[in-house]
Amino acid sequence: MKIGELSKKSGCSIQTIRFYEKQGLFEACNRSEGNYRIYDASSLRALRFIKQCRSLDLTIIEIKQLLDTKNNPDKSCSSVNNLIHQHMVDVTHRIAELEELKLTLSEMASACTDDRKVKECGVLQLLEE
Amino acid sequence: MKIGELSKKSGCSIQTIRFYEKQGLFEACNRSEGNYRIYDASSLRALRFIKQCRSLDLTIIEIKQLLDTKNNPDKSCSSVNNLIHQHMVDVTHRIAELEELKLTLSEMASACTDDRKVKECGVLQLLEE
DNA sequence: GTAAAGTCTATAGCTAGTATAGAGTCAACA
DNA sequence: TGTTGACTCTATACTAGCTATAGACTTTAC
Repeated sequence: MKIGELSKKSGCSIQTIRFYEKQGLFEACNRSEGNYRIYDASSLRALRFIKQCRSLDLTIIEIKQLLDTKNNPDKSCSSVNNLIHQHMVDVTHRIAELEELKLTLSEMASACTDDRKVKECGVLQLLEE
Repeated sequence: MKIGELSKKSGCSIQTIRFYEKQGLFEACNRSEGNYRIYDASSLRALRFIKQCRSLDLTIIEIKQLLDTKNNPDKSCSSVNNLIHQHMVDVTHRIAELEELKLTLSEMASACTDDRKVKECGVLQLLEE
């Protein structure tokens, strides 16, 4: 199949597929006579793996590490588990940050619930502090 | 004062201050004979306002809008309140997304708690799906 | 034969800075 | 007066993960 079909089947845009290839995430494939990229079922599986990882917000470098690990089936998978664990820690931390931000924003919001003039705006006054 | 002093007093790096100026957030100031930027107390106030907004994760464009609004003291401040409100909605939404991600990650993590071989790794198997 | 759809490469843009190179300025000290 | 060091200047490149574009080429359908 050509890149357009792979794009539809995988849900990645054509540019994204080419981008992954350039990043070394996604193997450069065979080309047709007219220099079109030609993919098969295994390309689709590989791309879906990448997409799955991206949906977990893993970085491209992390995904590369995973792919690298996958190529050594007899090695220990502890690096994979560690990566996921560390990622969970990061996400938890980020959530805490955003919760705090949300609190600040709600305090801001309640400083000026009604419609005032700019010079009397409670929000702007808080921002000046 | 020169940019180094402003940087220390504001907590913004020198490059960031120049960056804000280039973005039109922070007024280009007077220059000394030797072409050094010269600031005063009002520059510091303005920069602190920007920093406060950035700590709320407002974008540079949003801050520009706020500054623009501030220059019209007699207009209604509803746009300010709306901006903060919308921002809170966005943050709430993002928290929900991250909570879901966290759940997925924790399911992943529990798929392979022990130290296995790569080909038996529960995490990698889930990622293949 | 030709028009439309698809693909190719290369490049620029997005956010909010950070980091660098290479040059100029300024104050203090010998 | 010379020079050293700290400071500043502009311009440029880089970060992450794409997205969008230009201009050329290939393929398909009628």
